[in-house]
Amino acid sequence: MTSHPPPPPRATMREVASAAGVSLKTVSRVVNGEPGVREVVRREVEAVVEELGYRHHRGASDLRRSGQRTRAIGVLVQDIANDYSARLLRSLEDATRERGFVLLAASLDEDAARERQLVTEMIARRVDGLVLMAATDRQDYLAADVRAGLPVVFVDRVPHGLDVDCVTIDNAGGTRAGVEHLLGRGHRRIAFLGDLPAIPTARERLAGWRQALVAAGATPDPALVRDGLRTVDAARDALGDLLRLPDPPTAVFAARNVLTVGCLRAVRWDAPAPAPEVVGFDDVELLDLLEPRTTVVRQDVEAVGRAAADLLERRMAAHGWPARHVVLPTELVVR
Amino acid sequence: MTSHPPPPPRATMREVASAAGVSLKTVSRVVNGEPGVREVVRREVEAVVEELGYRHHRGASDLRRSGQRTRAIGVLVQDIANDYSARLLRSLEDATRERGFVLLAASLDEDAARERQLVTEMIARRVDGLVLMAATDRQDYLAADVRAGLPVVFVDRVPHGLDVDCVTIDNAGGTRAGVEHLLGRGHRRIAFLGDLPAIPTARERLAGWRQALVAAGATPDPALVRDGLRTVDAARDALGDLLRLPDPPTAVFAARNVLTVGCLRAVRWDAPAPAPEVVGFDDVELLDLLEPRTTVVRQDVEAVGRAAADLLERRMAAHGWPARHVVLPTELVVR
DNA sequence: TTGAAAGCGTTACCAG
DNA sequence: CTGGTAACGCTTTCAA
Repeated sequence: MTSHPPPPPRATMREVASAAGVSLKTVSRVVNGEPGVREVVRREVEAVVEELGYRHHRGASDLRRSGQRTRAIGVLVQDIANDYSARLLRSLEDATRERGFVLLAASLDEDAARERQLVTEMIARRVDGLVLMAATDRQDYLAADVRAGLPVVFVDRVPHGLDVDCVTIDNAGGTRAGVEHLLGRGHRRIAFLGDLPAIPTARERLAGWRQALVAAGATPDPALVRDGLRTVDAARDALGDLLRLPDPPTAVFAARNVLTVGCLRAVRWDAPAPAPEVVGFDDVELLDLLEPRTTVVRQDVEAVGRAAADLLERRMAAHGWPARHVVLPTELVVR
Repeated sequence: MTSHPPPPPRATMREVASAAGVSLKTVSRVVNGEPGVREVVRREVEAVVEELGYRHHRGASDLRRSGQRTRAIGVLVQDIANDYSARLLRSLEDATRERGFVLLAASLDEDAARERQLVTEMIARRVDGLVLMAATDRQDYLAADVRAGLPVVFVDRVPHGLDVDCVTIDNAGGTRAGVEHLLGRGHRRIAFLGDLPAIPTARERLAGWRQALVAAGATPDPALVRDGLRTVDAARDALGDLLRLPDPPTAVFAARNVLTVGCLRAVRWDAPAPAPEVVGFDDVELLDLLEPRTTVVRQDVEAVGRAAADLLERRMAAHGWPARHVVLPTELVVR
């Protein structure tokens, strides 16, 4: 393989200017659609732009422009490939597209070090705003940047040690509704499968499970709680274990989409005759077609994205107002 | 709501320099971890950096640095929220993360105008490379930029009017395998549900359906082909229609994940007693738990992403070698 | 309507 | 080891 010589560098405004026989500033005017250029000149410049393949350089433009807006938003989610994160990303895209924003997206995988590294990266790139599904316990490391005017919105999880806007859902309430549904169907031994206890959302859902049981006069049995579950297989194994207990649960609450799928796999492949009833947090594609029917606590992901975009844009427009915490309701979808 | 005064602008290297009593260049050295700075001075500068909340400005740095690398990759997919696009994005992220790349992601929604607008946007931001799931018929509009050295890799679809690298899968072959599976089970009237015929991938899958039928001595009936289907509901309606034909199909090949879901909904809710058998292109979560079992043609999305990242990085490293077309195999998952 | 010069925040180059 | 000066590609400012 012969390594060819590198292609010539891109044409700059200066080159377009000299080729068109006008000044740099005139090219800038044409390229930016500013007034004050005769039609003949404009045409000529446009022709040279085309001929030389000139492309506007946003980086240089942003640098010089006052205000220093990059029209880029950093979005750090748990895992881009996960349905929840992907839909959130999409709704943020839709909500910001018209104003010309571009999304810098990355996955954190619940890794605190990775969060700090990527936040630094985003700030170095001077994003106009940051949407964060935090993987860290505390986010005081961001305080100076927030004070310096960086618009930050937390999604899915509340901030700790940091006073910024956030959009969450009613995790405890949603979970209570799900567990109450099971209680109403006569279950008393209801297991709970959860994500890492370090995640506030996971803790809130566990609390909801406990609250519902206590309110119903049932005893939350610690032996029926399995947390720290990250994957479909981990959930499947955990439920399998629970079903082998001497006094196994008759129902399970799965606190996340991935865990619900794991439970259903366990029920299908590993469960003894009277399969436990499953209720999950977050709806999953095709779940409504599956037998036995699985009730879920559904959240409006698109609404979360819209609210986050809205808060972000308000922050970008005006700085200094108190942090707002938006909590969106959940909906029990009984099947 | 009182609009507070804007926060003071971020500290620059110059300010750090004067506060630390050193030159601009020394701060630059410290910030970039370059050698040639006494330990005492380095410590002092680092302290001032911390105190003033200085943050490196990549935009300015990239502008001045030779090579003009932004370490950003533009990824334009069909729909970030779709499982296929989301997983592709994630595998590109994993494959490029170590080298410090960041992903600029956007959805095209099969909209040609949107593709051209976003490509312009990405070039203006001087991405180091572009991954494109094209929505346009032809991409000659990119020729000048490719000649100018922009690394571009097409994924899922081959380029037209443009000689660039691409990663696709064996769409016709995969579809043939799926249809042959149905033929082997005794079906002769096999319907085809496809996406927009403007999408090369969709056309190749349709061709595969035809090839398999012809090879088996069956007649591809145009009345059993429904294309231009974009959504779950469109697929559901289309299959519903087909089943109301005087001589309805006994099986369906659904050429995309979304369409498979639509077919399964139709089968579950709208189909008469002997439900048609469904085979789909692309696997879907939970599909393996659904009754009746649905066979699928599976592709390795992660491998597509890895191959695309690999081609992109080769292009970035050395320019001028002939375009390479990688075609990955599919796998029939019989259920 | 047009253009020359300065400067955005940084790094390259070369002198001390 | 350290620092001045120029320059990256562009927009702003102001003068012509």
